[in-house]
Amino acid sequence: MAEGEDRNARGTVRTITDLARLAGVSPGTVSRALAGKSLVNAKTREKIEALARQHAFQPNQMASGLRRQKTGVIGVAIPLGHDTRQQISDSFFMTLLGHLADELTLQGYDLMLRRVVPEDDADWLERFIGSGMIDGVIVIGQSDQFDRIEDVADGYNAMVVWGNHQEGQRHCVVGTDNRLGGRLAAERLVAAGARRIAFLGDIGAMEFGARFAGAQDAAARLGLEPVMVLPTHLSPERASAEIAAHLTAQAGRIDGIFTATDTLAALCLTELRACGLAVPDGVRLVGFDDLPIARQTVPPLTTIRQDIAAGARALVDLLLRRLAGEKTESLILPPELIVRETA
Amino acid sequence: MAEGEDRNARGTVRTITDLARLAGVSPGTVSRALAGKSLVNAKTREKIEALARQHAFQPNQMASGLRRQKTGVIGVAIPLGHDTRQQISDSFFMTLLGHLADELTLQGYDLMLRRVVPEDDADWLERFIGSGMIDGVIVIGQSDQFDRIEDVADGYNAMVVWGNHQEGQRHCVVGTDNRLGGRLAAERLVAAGARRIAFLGDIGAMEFGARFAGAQDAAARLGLEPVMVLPTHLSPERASAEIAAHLTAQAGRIDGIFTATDTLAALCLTELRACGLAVPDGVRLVGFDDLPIARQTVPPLTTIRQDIAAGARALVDLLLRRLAGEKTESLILPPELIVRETA
DNA sequence: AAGTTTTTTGCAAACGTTTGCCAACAGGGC
DNA sequence: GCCCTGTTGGCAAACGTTTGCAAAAAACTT
Repeated sequence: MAEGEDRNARGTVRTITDLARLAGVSPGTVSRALAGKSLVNAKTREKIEALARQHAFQPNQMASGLRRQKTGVIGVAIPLGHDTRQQISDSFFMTLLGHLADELTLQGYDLMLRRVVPEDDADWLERFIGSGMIDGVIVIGQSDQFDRIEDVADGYNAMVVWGNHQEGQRHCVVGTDNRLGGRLAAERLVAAGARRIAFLGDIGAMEFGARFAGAQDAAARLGLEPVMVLPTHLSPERASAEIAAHLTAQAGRIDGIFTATDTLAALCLTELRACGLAVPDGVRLVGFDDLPIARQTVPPLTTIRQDIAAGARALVDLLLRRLAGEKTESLILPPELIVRETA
Repeated sequence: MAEGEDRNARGTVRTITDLARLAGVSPGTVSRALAGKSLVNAKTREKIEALARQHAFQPNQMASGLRRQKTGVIGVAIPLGHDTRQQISDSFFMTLLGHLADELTLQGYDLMLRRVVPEDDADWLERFIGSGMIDGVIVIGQSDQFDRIEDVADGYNAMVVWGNHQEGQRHCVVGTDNRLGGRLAAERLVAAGARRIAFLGDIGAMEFGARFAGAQDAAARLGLEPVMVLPTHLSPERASAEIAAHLTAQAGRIDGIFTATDTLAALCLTELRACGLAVPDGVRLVGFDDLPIARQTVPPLTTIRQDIAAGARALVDLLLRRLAGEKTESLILPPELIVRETA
């Protein structure tokens, strides 16, 4: 009996107008009631809310978005740079994405994900922003798109970027102090006995460049010879071979390696073993990121930790601030040296 | 000079009506021209297209979506089951997500990501579907939500799920044949010399349960004693301790371990080493997934490969078919044994 | 009981597209 | 020049909300 009215509940009442008819009021009133505005009588509100619950009614977000000129959706763009394919399955970005999803949900926003290949699609960022589907955008990684991002930032406020900070840049960025991280890494290598240090990674990518620069700083300050760069791609398929080649080419000429990421460090560890080089006694090794894998290598990896969760929180926080009209400064997070057994 | 008209290009022409005014035609015509309909004169079309390009015009997707009653967005939901927190940073899901993003983009769809905690939010699926923001939904992992998904599937067609297939189920699923995978794993363990096998993982999760069942099948068929279950959570923090406890508790009573995922296998390997157990001579080990990490453990991990890319393609393909009105069957992909050095 | 204030509601116009329908127009054939 | 056929293009009504404005209803004042 009480269930009687439920008979045709699901689906039959889709629009706010349907609900209004049912409640015997006008659509406007329903809208106000559901939005929790104060200008509607307590009783009418209750009645409407009850009906809404009963019929599992949900206002259409598209219509609402159109009318209010805001969508409740934040875009997350992952530009895939040089290393096109592989970069996204990169654990670091993925973990960051996970935290972003959490944080955005917490704040009542939805997340729209877009992977972009800048070379195929020059104005990916404008397109994303101009789609009208998102209220703001978080860009994960500057890749090689620094200039484009700068350009867009001049005319568009609702954007925050994860990446490296550069003196005087115009876009709002959140990121680890990569240079400091690099310094810490190199210093640790030296403290563990290394004298001739190499950096493994592609210093063309901004973050990595900064990490390298930091290591270079440390080497200079400690009076060591300059850090050697061993260019290496991120994708596992290519990386292994490249690392192996580097190791044989430099055999005996290096006793400390700082890799751009933990993923590379893990691969490097495998190759070092293959070459018969002992870690840390023959060669010291320091990674970057402190991904879960760092704890699982043998021996466990000494690395520089980035606080990914804090980064995600900051990204979202700053973006929301910007949506509220505030002008926000960039935020640089401190890296932390995690000493395990490879250095 | 040629750039003269560009002066106030950016932003000033936002709506299709602006563009219409500029082109000296009606909004309807612009819409038709941009949509590539045949009912507009070639010259007018060109003029309109030129103007659109020049002003970097983009039609508002919200408005378009509202009018056409389709959004061009596919929702991807990741239910976080028992192991609430950790599951998403799980590499497997993340990798799948990456491939989904690629595939959807390729097909001209956008991706809306939502992580849901079913226990906090009973009707997460209805809510997602009813939001009006998505044309269809892909659910990654059934978690413990099998029944809810079944319910929804009865009334909603545009849904495809990654997960395990069960006799007679009503929702369309894509997934690996976990049971077969489990069988292959156990058979390999035996071939490598194991006689007393344990399964490491939480058999409450459907996929894992099926993997275990497959191993059990094999054990029975080969006349071994039943496979022992060592319940273990997925999150690294808890898992390590649990595994260590299991190993000491079962010391000497098992000589082969099949883990629910490669991630667990990697942790297990570490703990085995800590216990002084040799792999594969003392204990054989087989993982599941063939994640990148499987190649990087020492020794490299023998495992069961799931073809994640193929899975993603299938998910998208089936969903699009369903959007087109077709009724599609579930798809079960074959797992593949990858022999490395742990068994 | 009439006047004044305060709540509560309905009306209708947005938001920016798309699309069915009809009018205008051009091109042919007579 | 007239009628017919076939292309183009404009008009206006949707899509489902939200919200300013004003009317109606209720609650107080005298």
